[in-house]
Amino acid sequence: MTSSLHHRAIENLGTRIISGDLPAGHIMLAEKLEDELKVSRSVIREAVRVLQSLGLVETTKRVGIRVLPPNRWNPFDPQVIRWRLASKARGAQLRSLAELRSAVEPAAAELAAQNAPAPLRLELVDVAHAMRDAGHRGEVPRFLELDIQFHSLLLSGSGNEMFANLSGQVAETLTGRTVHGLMPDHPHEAALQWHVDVAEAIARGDASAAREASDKIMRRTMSQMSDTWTEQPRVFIPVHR
Amino acid sequence: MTSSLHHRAIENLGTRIISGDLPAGHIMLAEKLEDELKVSRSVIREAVRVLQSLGLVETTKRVGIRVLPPNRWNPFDPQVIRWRLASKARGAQLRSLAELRSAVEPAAAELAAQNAPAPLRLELVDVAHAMRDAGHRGEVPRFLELDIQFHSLLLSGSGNEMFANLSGQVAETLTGRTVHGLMPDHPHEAALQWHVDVAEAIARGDASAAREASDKIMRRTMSQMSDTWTEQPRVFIPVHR
DNA sequence: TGACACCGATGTGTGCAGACATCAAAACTC
DNA sequence: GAGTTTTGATGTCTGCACACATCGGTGTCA
Repeated sequence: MTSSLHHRAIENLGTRIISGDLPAGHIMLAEKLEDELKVSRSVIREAVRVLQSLGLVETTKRVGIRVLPPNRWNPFDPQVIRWRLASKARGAQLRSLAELRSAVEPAAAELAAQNAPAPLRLELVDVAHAMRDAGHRGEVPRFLELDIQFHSLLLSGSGNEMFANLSGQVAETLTGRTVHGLMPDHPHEAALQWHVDVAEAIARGDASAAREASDKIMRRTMSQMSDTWTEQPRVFIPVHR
Repeated sequence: MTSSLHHRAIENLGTRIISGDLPAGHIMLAEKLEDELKVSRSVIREAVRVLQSLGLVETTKRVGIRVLPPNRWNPFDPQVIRWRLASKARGAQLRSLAELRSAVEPAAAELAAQNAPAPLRLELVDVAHAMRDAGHRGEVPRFLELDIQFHSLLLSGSGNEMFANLSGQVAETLTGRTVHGLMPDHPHEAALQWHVDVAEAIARGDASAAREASDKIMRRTMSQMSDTWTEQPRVFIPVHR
């Protein structure tokens, strides 16, 4: 059902709004959209309703469908994130995700050490060791796969559904980093060991050691990436009062 | 337009799904819903489409509208959070938010010290001082208001739109804590000073001091609240593979 | 004469009703 | 049991009535 007319309409409009092709304040008329996308009113109306719930547009009688500015968009919605990653703001989005990740993962490691179910702890250790092996062998695709699995397990093991939900976004940042050639063929030796340290600390329930090791990974990751996106402009959203 | 039929239908169904009144796997028929809510098909369809984008339901031809399990819900959607806060899972939701906040705020403080615009830094210092005064005077409502403003400014000052977007949720946790009588009339003296420390560190651009002081606030907050929700069951979401 | 309040015309989203298309589950046939 | 048909739900389209924010014209008062 991913290519229903409804879905395609959402995709079309969402992409164009977030790319800036349809700028904030731009007003669309439902009738024009029907005409432009060659679909019926019901399809347009359902699509607009979804975009409205994402904060991308608002509707006003006698005016039309108004495109909202970026600070009204829901920055945590997976679709919005995906659209931003496909836009010129890709760099800024990746930075935001990396910052979020580096804040969350150490906390997740701490929680996982306290709460994760036993099987998950064991799997985490296995994956960490497999990562180290793959890293030594320079198996880049295999390493990426394990890396994603490791961090997904970690987030899931926290027992916080919000943390767990970030695994998809983390996978995106890891993949993006690899695809863009920011990863060396042989990952940093210390970083490999830190992953093992995180897993083993969680396995033995040592919360502060888990956080500490995770924090080291995150600080290294951030310092590695920071120079690539220093040119990305930051946006300061005024406090709602 | 918050009381449109469309909006009311979303509210009705969203509330019932998240409360567990409509359990995962439960199947609804559009026709039945029209009848039950006394609205037309278009209203139901638009509402279902929005719920679908939130991960609350999925539609299948020849079957109907199926309610999805909690691990499919988008845990970052403001509506979902609001509905969970109004449900029996309120405690678990507050804990999740508190954990997220305690992970994010120190990171936000660090970023704010590096990036926040000058006027925001000044305002942050003012608010921190006002907080200390209100705390000393035992002005609880005023203190809550300033507390919310302080943390909103902090998150906004990070220049990370995802962090900034959490201010609403943070306000919710702070308000919830006060309403439920978990706040003493006179806040802990050290905590008041830590707020001032955060603000002043940000004002002078001292990132690590800002993080450190913010981390102290978060650790104290978490340890204060931890005993109130130890009975909340944790949910471990299996890793998607 | 000019400023201002009122009020109706207009245009657009909102809601309704009914039709047909589509497609996958379920029943049926061989 | 494999292939085919039937069936029943969502998907899509269309015409209509209504609500209501905006705009512009009209009348009143200073």
